[in-house]
Amino acid sequence: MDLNDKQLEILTVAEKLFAEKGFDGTSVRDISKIANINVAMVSYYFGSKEKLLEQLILVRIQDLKIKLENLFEENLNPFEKIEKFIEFYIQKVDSNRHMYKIMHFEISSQKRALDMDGFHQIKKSNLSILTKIIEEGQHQNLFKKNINIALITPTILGTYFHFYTNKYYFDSILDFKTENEFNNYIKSELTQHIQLTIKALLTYDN
Amino acid sequence: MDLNDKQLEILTVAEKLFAEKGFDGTSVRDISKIANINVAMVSYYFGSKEKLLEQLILVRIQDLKIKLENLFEENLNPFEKIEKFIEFYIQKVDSNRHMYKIMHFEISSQKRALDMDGFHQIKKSNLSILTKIIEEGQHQNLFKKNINIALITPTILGTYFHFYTNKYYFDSILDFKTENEFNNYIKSELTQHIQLTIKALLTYDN
DNA sequence: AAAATAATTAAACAAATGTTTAACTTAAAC
DNA sequence: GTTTAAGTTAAACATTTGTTTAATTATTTT
Repeated sequence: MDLNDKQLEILTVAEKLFAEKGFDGTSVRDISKIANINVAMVSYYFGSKEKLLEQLILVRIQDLKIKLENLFEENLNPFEKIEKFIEFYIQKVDSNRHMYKIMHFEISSQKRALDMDGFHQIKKSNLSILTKIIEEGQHQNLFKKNINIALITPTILGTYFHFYTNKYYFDSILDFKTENEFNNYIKSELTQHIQLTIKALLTYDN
Repeated sequence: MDLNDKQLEILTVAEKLFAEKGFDGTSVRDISKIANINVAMVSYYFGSKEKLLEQLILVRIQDLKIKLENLFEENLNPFEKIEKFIEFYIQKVDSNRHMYKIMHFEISSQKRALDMDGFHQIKKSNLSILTKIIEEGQHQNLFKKNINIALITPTILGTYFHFYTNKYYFDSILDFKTENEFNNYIKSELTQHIQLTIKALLTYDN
């Protein structure tokens, strides 16, 4: 899997279009036009449109393998670890918006049978890191005992995705005027909101 | 807008397929085959495939207009109101899974220019009800003061959607064996998790 | 019962789709 | 400098797509 510049360019263009219009909503000609290549090049380099998608997933999966492990080693208290975990997680997902958008559509779609093992593995790996942090906090009596750890990630990522997916709605109610305002809001307020939410949940006694 | 049984049947079949394979991933012939009608009937009744989608959204929007207003009137304390709000909200969204799936794809897609005003209006209406409940809780000094209310909904719906979207992942890590186990988990554990999360967030002092 | 409207059909249509071909150009290897 | 391989192209290919047509059947209205 060593791709040349032109192949990477095609992947990048395809990624953007797939995220914006969906895989089925994007034609090979759409891709070739924007990437400034001949239609045949997609077949030539990747075999088919579907194999292009598979290759794209394979390549991007590498980027997603966040090194969160070392976070656990650092000399931070459980609250700080949770904060950093969320900050890094959101940042990583946010900088891979397009890929996550595609994956989440494809993962819930019954059209194509794609290999999502890599994606699931990453999720499981991140879940086990989160589990360690939370258990540490529980041993120190900082977090409450009965926590459904499996549902923490849906709240972290779900909140982010729902915000990102409904961009136009939030543009309107939060009065964003530029792309940058929206992006900055994710980096600051939204990330803080999620950190606060999870910290609250981990300590809340009902 | 008074549709006969056959038209409603077409809409239902289309809704399921659009949710499963996406609008562009579903052909008019796919729909007609499953609905047991001639291909021409879609054009005959709806004009075009795209108008079929518009009609579908228009019709389903009606269902989504939840009457949550009366909830505010009921003689419940703010905590109970929040709990009920979330329970009803999730229940409503869950029973309209297909439509929400379609809407959330289309709303973030740059393919079709659909009128999402109805959808946005519903969200705004629900947001104002939630705002009232929270403000009531704040006046009674039950909830903390600085709450970013606009981000509560992303956490409620986002958590739900992320769980639903990643069904197969959660089937595997939570060991669901039947469709029913998954659905029951949403109704009980997931709903509770969301209720707990929001209550925690509303009371957490950082 | 006749006339008029609505529903349904198979076939045809043009346009768009993913993919392949065969010719040509550029770059690399010898 | 010739040969070989890789890259690039326009055109053609077979399917699939959404939609329309024109004929037929079913239903409703008069």
